[in-house]
Amino acid sequence: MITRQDALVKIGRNIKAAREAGGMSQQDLAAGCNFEKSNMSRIEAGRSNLTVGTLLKISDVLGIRPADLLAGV
Amino acid sequence: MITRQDALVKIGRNIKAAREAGGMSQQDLAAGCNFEKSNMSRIEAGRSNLTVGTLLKISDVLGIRPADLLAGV
DNA sequence: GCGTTGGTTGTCATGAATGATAACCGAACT
DNA sequence: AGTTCGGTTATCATTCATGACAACCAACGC
Repeated sequence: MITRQDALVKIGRNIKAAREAGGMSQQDLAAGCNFEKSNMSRIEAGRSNLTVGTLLKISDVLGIRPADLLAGV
Repeated sequence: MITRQDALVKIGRNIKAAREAGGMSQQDLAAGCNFEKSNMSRIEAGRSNLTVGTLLKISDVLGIRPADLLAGV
């Protein structure tokens, strides 16, 4: 059974992949979500147990479905 | 664009549907997640902006993928 | 040299999720 | 009458995500 840590790291990787596919920087993505790039860095590193609300903001700016960020989890 | 509220309500409905499909009570599901039925009631009602960690606990006990709980969101 | 860009890390305050307890409701059943 | 069951709601304390600020690093261009 997958641990929470591993799941958060995978989600972070999914975010990073989608972000780079869109040619955005962490700065850009964070700004679109209305928070700082420092927090986005932590999220992508899997060091933040983010809420569904935050997940929605991110998927919204990335233009993908929230469920896509949970791919492989 | 879907609001956070609507998304949380949908997730709550997804949890409820999967729970009832498995013949569990809120009590059962909550106990499997190591918290109280009162909290599960709030989650299913969409009145809690739950974290990914909590989402994982629930999907684990339900025996489904976390992404399934975000269906339609 | 200097400045900029993309990203990381540390720290902080505030708000909110979590976890627990209790009271309550309706329905079913004895 | 009581009591058990599934669920809701209110309230509380503790923990933690969020959001913001600053400092830092490497790589790049001027």
